[in-house]
Amino acid sequence: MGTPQRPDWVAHFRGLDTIDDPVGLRIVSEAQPLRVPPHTTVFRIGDACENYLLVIQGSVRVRQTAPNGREIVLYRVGPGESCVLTTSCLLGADTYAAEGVTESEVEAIAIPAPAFHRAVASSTGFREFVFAGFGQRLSSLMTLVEEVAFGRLEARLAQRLLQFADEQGMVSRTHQELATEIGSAREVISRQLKEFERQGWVALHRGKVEIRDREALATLDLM
Amino acid sequence: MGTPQRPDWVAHFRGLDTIDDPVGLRIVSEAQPLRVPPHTTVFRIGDACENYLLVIQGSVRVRQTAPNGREIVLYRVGPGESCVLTTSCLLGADTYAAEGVTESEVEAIAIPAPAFHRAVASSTGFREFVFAGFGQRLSSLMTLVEEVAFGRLEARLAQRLLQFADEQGMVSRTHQELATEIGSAREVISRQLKEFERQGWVALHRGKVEIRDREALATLDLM
DNA sequence: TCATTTTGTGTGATCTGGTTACTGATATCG
DNA sequence: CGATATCAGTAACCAGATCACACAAAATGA
Repeated sequence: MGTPQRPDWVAHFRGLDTIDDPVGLRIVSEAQPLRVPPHTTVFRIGDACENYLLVIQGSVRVRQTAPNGREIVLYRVGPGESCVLTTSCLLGADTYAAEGVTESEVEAIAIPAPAFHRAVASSTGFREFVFAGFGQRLSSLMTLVEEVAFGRLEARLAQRLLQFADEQGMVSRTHQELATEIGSAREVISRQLKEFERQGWVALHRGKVEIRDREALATLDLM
Repeated sequence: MGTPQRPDWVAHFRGLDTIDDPVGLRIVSEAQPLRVPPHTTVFRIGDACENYLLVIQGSVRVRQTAPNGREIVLYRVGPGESCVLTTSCLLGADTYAAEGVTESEVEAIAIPAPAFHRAVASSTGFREFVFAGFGQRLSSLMTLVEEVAFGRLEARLAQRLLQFADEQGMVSRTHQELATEIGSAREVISRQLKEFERQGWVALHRGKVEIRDREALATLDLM
């Protein structure tokens, strides 16, 4: 057999691509790639989990749902990132506290729990990669708390519009989706978008928002 | 020298108290205890850090401050817990995203960065302890996002009152402090407390709230 | 193809919580 | 003792959430 080769997919993961110790290499070379169709719930509140997941292509939206049906997107797991919830789950913290849904088709790598534990134990590079992902989520969640607690709605909305716009300035989301994105209510988003339209900053279409003035939206201060 | 003894303080840390591998033992036995006076800022946004901190006695309040001065408590680090922000900081994620203030005198253990890294690398027990702390904060932050985004103020306030009450049902906090606790404004808390008083659930004093009806406060649903 | 259902949007009334702008009351300290 | 913080109360107003709709555009399917 000899020393395992470093598989192609590690190139997608900053930090993982420099692993050269034999144990780390063996584990990554054993990992299974998998594909998940869009709009699939990959984990639910209360689930346990058996794999460490690394996303290569596509993204997973992690969100929380209140009893009254309102939702908020906590974060996304995109290419080159790992799902921290899975990680935290694997590492003892009981179960998931949120749910994850694929937004597009997702191409990912699954490392089974035992291999994951061996890798964390023996490969410095792997361990650092895992920890770094953890730390980033942690601080992004802190920022989210701040935004939700103190941020102005108009600014948060403008932010998302810019974030989701394609090259032509088209945002293909419904008002409901935008509301979920920032943890607000549909009606509130509709009203705010109408206001943006009155200002001439956007044009409204069914299922789409067309950005007319990026500058104006960008200069709305968050707080 | 021989095998190092397990120092007394590890008894305070669930998970750490079972470490028996020589490397883990040596590291914990090298750790430095320290004392911090109350109301001391132990870290600020943007700080870097050189020690892994374990709290034995007392607590550290970790909070975020908005530009307009409003604040919210993200979580507390109490006896038997470690400061995840420090951890995340040590493990690559740039700098702190919040600030920490001691609430009382704090007795803690400081493990220097190099020793911390060795311990994480070689002691399974230590590593699991670190990860578990990480996971718990992560899920507590997710819960916080949900509370802030969707929770009713009266319920959140009632919750805190019960949490902070001593055996006699006395809560020694100012309205401002309670506001900071849940990320609201002082006037709003004053109003709500007055309402609780009208209901006969509390009695108001300067710097204190006296709980008169625990039951009533406890049954306010969060959502 | 035309009627029906589903999905997305618009809007007023009302409620909760946050902001501004004050007031007075109680401690604390020189 | 008076000066000065600190803490609490309150009214008017604003922002955002909720409720209860109406209505229009797509999707479905008989």
